[in-house]
Amino acid sequence: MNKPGDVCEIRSVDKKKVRSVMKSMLAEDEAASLSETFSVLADPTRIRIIHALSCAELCVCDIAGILGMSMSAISHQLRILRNMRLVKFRKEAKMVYYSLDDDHITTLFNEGLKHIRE
Amino acid sequence: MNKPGDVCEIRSVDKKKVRSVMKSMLAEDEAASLSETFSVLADPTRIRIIHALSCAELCVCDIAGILGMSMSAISHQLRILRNMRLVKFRKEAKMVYYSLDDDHITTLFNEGLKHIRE
DNA sequence: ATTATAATTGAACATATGTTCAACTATAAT
DNA sequence: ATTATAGTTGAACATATGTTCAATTATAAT
Repeated sequence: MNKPGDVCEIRSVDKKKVRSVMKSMLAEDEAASLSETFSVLADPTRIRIIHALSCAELCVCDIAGILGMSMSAISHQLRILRNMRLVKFRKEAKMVYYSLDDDHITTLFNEGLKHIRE
Repeated sequence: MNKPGDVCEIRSVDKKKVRSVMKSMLAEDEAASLSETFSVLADPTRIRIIHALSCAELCVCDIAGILGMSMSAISHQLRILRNMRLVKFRKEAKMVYYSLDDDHITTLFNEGLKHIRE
């Protein structure tokens, strides 16, 4: 936390402004869950998995093939996406087929894509 | 990369599907810059800084006060936001005033907020 | 000139994160 | 029953990331 000399003394040139900002400030837990949401999209492998699944339902093996990565690495990432409820899956024989399960994230994804493409 | 035993042999139950996904697949560098964009928003401190700046232009000292963190920690994060062109600043006497400088990120931010609030 | 203060910076440190490796489970085929 | 294979998992490892601490810069006041 702060030590005395660490914080400027002039503090809030415009106290009214600072007070108003503090009043409408995001709650700690809201900031945490918001950043957590963005964290899911903050990895290139997960981005590529999500993009692949936005094209088609796929088994782990095929995702690994498409991305040129090991099945283990993909499976670990799918677990994260599963925990965050971004993907759903169905089992068929030995295979597990994954597909997207969250429209909001897809919206965020496309919004981000728009951002970097212009 | 892959080792022989690491990749399933059945590979692409539906080869046509796999081929079509691979064709429309995100380029590596696009996936990288997309995940990098989301990475900026993947930290609670930066989220709170951005939110504070969406309310008002603020000096480093006041941001630190509002978030209850050291000026050094805030300054380090502001450097990241500066490098990603998300914030701009102006100097006035000893103070440096920061404000938001990227509408796209604000859109992403609000889209994310909408997502966690419902 | 000296002192005080807002802000930045680099190094150190602890923690988080992603991939690999090896072991394991579950299903299917022989 | 045995063997093969799709998928999962935990441990190990390397790398990335965020905060602290101490030192430094730049501006203002005395």
